[in-house]
Amino acid sequence: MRSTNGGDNRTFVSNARRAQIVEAAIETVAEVGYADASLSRIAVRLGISKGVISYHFAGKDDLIAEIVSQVLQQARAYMQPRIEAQTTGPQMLRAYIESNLEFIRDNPNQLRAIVEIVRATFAGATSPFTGGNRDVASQILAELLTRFQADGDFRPDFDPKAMAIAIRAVIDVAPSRLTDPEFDIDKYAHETVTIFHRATCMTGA
Amino acid sequence: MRSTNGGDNRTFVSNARRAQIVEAAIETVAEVGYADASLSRIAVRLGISKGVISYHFAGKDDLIAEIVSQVLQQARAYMQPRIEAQTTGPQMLRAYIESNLEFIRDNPNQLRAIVEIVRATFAGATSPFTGGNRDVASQILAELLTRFQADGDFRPDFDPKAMAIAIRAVIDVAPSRLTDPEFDIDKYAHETVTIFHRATCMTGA
Amino acid sequence: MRSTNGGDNRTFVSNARRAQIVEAAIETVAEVGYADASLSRIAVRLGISKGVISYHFAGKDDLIAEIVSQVLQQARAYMQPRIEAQTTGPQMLRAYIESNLEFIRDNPNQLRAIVEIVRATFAGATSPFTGGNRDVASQILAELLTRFQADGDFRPDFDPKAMAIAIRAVIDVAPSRLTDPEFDIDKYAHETVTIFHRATCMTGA
Amino acid sequence: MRSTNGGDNRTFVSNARRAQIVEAAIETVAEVGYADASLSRIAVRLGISKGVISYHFAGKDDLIAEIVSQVLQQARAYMQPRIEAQTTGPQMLRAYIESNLEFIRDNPNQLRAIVEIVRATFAGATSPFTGGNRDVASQILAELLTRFQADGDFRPDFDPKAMAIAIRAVIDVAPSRLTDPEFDIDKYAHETVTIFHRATCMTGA
DNA sequence: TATGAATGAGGATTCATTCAT
DNA sequence: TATGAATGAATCCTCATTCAT
Repeated sequence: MRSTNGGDNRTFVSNARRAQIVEAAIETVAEVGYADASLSRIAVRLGISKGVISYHFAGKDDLIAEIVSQVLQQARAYMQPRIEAQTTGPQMLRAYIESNLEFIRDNPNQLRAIVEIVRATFAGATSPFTGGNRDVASQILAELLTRFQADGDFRPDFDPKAMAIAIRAVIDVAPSRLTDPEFDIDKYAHETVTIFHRATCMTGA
Repeated sequence: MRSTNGGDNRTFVSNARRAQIVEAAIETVAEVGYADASLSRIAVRLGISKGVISYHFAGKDDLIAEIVSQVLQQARAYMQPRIEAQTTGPQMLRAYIESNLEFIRDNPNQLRAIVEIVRATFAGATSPFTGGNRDVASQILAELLTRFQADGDFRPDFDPKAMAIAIRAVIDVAPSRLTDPEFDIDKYAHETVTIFHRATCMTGA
Repeated sequence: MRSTNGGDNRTFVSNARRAQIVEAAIETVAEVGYADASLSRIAVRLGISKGVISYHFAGKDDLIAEIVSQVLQQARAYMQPRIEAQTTGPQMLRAYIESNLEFIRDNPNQLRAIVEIVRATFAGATSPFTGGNRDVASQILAELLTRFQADGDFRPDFDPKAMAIAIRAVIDVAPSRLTDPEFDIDKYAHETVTIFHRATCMTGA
Repeated sequence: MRSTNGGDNRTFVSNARRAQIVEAAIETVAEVGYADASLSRIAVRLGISKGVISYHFAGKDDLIAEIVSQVLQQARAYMQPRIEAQTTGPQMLRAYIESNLEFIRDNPNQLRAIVEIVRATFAGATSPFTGGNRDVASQILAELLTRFQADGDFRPDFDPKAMAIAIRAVIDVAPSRLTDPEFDIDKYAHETVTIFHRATCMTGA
């Protein structure tokens, strides 16, 4: 109907506001946690009225869903090509870990927010936003591991599912560590690559 | 007035009630998540009045702190002797991982509750309850690794702090995985031991 | 600025828009009730912006008042000639009841909307829109009954005011009954005519 | 578990408060209408905090449902014996109309509130509280008319369903008329009895 | 004329906490 | 010790209205 703004019928101004709100929401969640990230708090951070958020988003759930979808999309856009450019299992695994942690390093708030949301949301039983996203992430990784293991790129004696969970755990903890000034994420990335290289590949480092 | 000391001027009955409440709180947090674990819900689970909790605990924070302290103490009581019984670095590390995951396996609610609380609480930056407890846990582990590394039990080329964070991440993710019926925590423990054995020890498995 | 006069300094287009909005408002009120008939909902039904309504009407009250006035005017236009064409009391009464219920039958939404508005509006004590309109209706009817009673067309032993209230009650309930598929308004009209014929006229049916 | 307070486990004080709140709610609804009868308004009328209502009732719906159930029960208690004491159709009908209007006369607020709630609630499509109560009322009356018509107590040439709707309409309009100081409900009752006697019985008055 | 944007008040509800009994 | 009662703040949400463009 409208312009080339992504196929939806929103105004330029509206999209800008939405982006602004999403950004403030991400920062707020990253800063004070999901539970305390009220619409009121987000509005105050922006210096706008609470109602503005309600005007641009159908509700809090809608806003949160937008955060999740947006960050996941950015993450995918960054990591996917880097991972798929690799041909061997070990290369793929290194690219996977490194691109994940690089993206976390460069987008700390986004990631902290996502982790907050996923965890807070998983808490009960079901996850309205992510559709069980963390599972999805480790499942995809498990499938990659399985494939290269079948190819003989990886040692045959590890369980891909368990390994995938472990790898994701090591990655997913990084966002919350970033607040610690002593935490060196690049060193951590290097260490993580080494750990899982040794854990999955035939010969030691 | 109730004093907030630990110096136990409490009666037997009072302590029993406190324990009962802590137990119900743990189950509630484990079940519905920290955000939805209201005092009301906890009281309903026990079939008592909401006021009872307020009577026995200075506030919600006090109750939560009690959960944390109690579970951590139980965990320590279970794991510490098993870890300290070992003499070599590799044995220690194996005992560390195994005792952690065994305790998690045998006390899923406690652990899920703790993880929930730590998450919801760490969210901001400071942790009122744990005193930065997760840090404490990985710091202690880092110190152990450092010591045995100096003894020559471990390879010299890994960073103990980063390794400790990774190990704790892999352990700490287990409680939330336990709800997945396909998740085999014993196999996961075995896999974890292998991963970090290869990562830290001179010769491969 | 829009003047609140009825003295029509409005353009053709403006009047068309107003009519369109009034129509949509009637349908909305009839469908979801007065309480849920928000300007937003009305605007959505028309596929226009909420602001348009605010532009054409001084406020929600103004729009509602317009509905009332418009429907009442249509109703008068339909019924008045039919009623005034009669010369005797019994004929008049029959025409009154029948033309009322015919108009309701042929304009169910309009009438349902009016009834909704009058109800929601009368609620307190004063009626901003109708100027006590239901009273007006039954007062007019009471005067008609009084006149023909004085002429000897009706039995002398009923109270015109009470009778008028009863007749209007039986008529006014029809709109809300129309949603019931089993409700046969023509049969109901016939029955109503009979009831009040017997109640007011000298000889039985 | 508790005492003989009706079989539920509420305190004496609690029941008193609930009654107080229900009473205030009835008055509020009767006075300002259903739409404007907010919990806040009800609380203000009682000089209590809004939260008190939430404490004693599960929600607004619960409070409203309590009003409906309570008033309907009182109404039944008053009218049922008076109606069932009659043996012939005409007597029954007179008792029905008179007891209805007497109860309305003696409990104007209750009835105005009920009428408000039923109408506001019927508005959309479904009635959460009454289970389609107005229909129920006229259905019951229609059944009574049908039975006595079959017995030959009433003339055979009227439709019981339509007649029932008309009778209920004439009764149900009374509560809202009561605010008019010129409205004489006793005279209205007498007139109504006469109208429907003539409409249903063999011989005129 | 029309629109989207923004506002602020008010609604119901949940919650931790306090207090008298 | 324990309970029920009450409070007031905070949450999300809806709405009529206003305003610049």
